Amino acid sequence: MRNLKEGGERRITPMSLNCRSATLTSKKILELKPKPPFNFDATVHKPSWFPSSDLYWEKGKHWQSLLFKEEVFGIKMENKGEVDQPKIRLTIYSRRKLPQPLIDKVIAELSFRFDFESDLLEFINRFRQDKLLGPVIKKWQGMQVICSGSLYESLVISIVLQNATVKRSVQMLENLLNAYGSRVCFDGKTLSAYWQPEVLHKVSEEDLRKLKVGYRAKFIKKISEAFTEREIDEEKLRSLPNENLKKELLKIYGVGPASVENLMFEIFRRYDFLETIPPWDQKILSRLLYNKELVPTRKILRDVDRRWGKWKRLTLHYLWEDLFWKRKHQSVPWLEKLIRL
DNA sequence: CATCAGGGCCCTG
DNA sequence: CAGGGCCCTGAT
Repeated sequence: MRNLKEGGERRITPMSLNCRSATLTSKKILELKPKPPFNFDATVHKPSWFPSSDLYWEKGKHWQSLLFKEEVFGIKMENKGEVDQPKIRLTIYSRRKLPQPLIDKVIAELSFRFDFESDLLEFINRFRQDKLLGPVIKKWQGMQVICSGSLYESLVISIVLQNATVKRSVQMLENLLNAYGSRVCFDGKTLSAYWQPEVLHKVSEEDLRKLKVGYRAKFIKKISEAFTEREIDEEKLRSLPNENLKKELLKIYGVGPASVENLMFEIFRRYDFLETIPPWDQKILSRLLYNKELVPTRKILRDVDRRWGKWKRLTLHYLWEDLFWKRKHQSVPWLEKLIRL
């Protein structure tokens, strides 16, 4: 469960000093048809995430930068369909005219990251009548799990989330993007884009620490090194069964049980995997599931498994995002107290 | 001012 | 396998 967003659709403006910046003038427009049901807004926008300058959302529209195959793209998606008849108008912005094979690869990658092909019918049918989950499913059915970034980028996010409050995580990530990322301009937006892992591999730990990432500098450097040396193969990891995947992820320096939990769910979509509930999540789930202040994690884990089985982790996502969508429109006092900015 | 905990993880004993 | 140390920040 990656967290928190600090109010509204406010977006962080990338600092325009000291940075490489590119205007993406070439565009390719395509139409995509995700597997129904597909809820566009609930999929592309996660109110529980903290804001970052590489993404921008407004109702029916999603923009992001995309660093893929050593090239920076601008992605725009517009909702042109309905939950039962989904249709997305995708525009790929780039510096140059793109060859068709590359376009196909970009689409395939987006299709993975936005889960366009995932089938949720079993989940929906099975829990339509569930007292707690049923109403949430009716409201949000077709909400898919996304990782808008690559595994490397998701790892960096996991690292800045560790042992920090929202505000600090935001600060660390923005500092990194400003210092080592780039800016892309397309469709009237300027967004940050990530850096190649090699870039940080070469940077000294001391320089990284200047960005106020603290002891995490070492983690970020080692992870960047691992990707530079191609020690981590995202494609290969995707095909591993849960236990092996978990073992591989834990080998990554700086990744422990809490980060594994996020990665298993958001990046690898293992909806049946749930082993750890970190303290902050515990507080929120205690309220959501029991309307109590604090329920032991062991009990939560057992109950969730009994009730929702192999769909337990996806269930939590539905309940969680539903809560944060509510928070957009009305204040949820007990939640506000838990969100420390 | 000083102290401390925090949405972990590594490393040591 | 428990617990100390680590970075920064804001709360007390």
